[in-house]
Amino acid sequence: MSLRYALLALLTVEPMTGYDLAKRFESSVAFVWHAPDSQIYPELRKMAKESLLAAEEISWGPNGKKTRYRITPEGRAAFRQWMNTPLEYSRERDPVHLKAAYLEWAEPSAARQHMQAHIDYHTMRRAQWTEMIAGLRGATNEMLNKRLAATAEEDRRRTLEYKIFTYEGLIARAETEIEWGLQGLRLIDSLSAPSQQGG
Amino acid sequence: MSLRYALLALLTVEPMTGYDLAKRFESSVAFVWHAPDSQIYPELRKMAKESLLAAEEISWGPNGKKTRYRITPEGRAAFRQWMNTPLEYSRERDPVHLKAAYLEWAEPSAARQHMQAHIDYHTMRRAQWTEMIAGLRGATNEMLNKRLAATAEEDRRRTLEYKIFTYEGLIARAETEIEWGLQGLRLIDSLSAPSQQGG
DNA sequence: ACACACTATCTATAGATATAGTTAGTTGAC
DNA sequence: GTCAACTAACTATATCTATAGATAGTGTGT
Repeated sequence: MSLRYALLALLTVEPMTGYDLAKRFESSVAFVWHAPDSQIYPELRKMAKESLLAAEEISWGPNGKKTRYRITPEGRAAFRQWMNTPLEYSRERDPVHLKAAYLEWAEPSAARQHMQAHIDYHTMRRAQWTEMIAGLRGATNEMLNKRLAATAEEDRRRTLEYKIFTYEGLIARAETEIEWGLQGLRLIDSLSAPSQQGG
Repeated sequence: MSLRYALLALLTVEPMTGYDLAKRFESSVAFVWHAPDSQIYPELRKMAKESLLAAEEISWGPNGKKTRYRITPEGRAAFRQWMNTPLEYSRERDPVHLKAAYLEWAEPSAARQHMQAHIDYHTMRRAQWTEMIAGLRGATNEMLNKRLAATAEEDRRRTLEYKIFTYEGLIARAETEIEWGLQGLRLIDSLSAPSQQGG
């Protein structure tokens, strides 16, 4: 259900085509949301029908054309309303911890690989986000600059600070996961060492 | 795709009906997985057809009957194989951080409510898991005791330690989220305080 | 002229998930 | 005896998501 709002969020900065949005979902926003184009195009059409977006056909080369979507005042209102609505914390679906809870079923080598993969994944994420923050602080982030340019001056600081805050939260989470992974590796080693009943 | 393995994990302890499993998914395993009965029953039938489970009709009262599913050797093998297969880290879908990144769109009071709800949610989780660990250490956890009784003696320590490790990871994560939420509250306060440009 | 990478969009299908409601038997309280 | 709460299972529907592939135009290089 949040795909719609992720799209609105991006479109508050500037009008974009489905293709542009799909690309964003592979990069910048990918930190919190991902969606394939096959989900994006239909959703955009639906949102246009509900007049949250205005579609404009623009030509591209001699024969080509594309559809650019622009957020409407209704779209802005819908986004703002979503932003003012409390989130539902419902589903819990965590394959990593599901596996971790039954790690005694895995070969020690496979168990180590799980933990190492977890560490690697979150190390990679942490690096991405650290870079993102650097981009925000150094004002080299293109998307953010466009956003700030379209933001009333008195709101710019908040806009920037909340984004940094978000990335910092993600970095903190990644670090917690890395630490847990390292703990896991130590635990696996200690449990698979040949007989250490003594204590 | 992991629903199947969550079910297998539970059924390695003892045979259960769909109803039993659905109840577990509302409580004990709910920490990592949730699924409604409308998803569980069809999946059980499917797994029985693939002979990962054996279904046995048992009567209940004078006219009633129910189906109890028992994991088969093939089921155990499938579960073990899953446990030895690396996890895919793919989708990223995080409505909380999506909202956080655009918090300047929310009323300060709504922004505070988001953060407070985040803190409350993870505080509740942390309490649950702390209790779980106490149950594991004190051997008062019924499910675990059954599991340990069905586990070869040399594997018992691993079985216990991995579960504690899993809950500790979830506690650590909850604490990171709580800390982030508190930071968020402070940030909102500082940003919505009437004009503090100086510094 | 052709190959190639890229932009742009759409369709189909399968599977996962959420929400809701239906049917029917059991058990225990009043 | 009948009501309520619980146990047991199923069905329907809608939406969400993933994967794959189809179609077609653009722009660049050779």
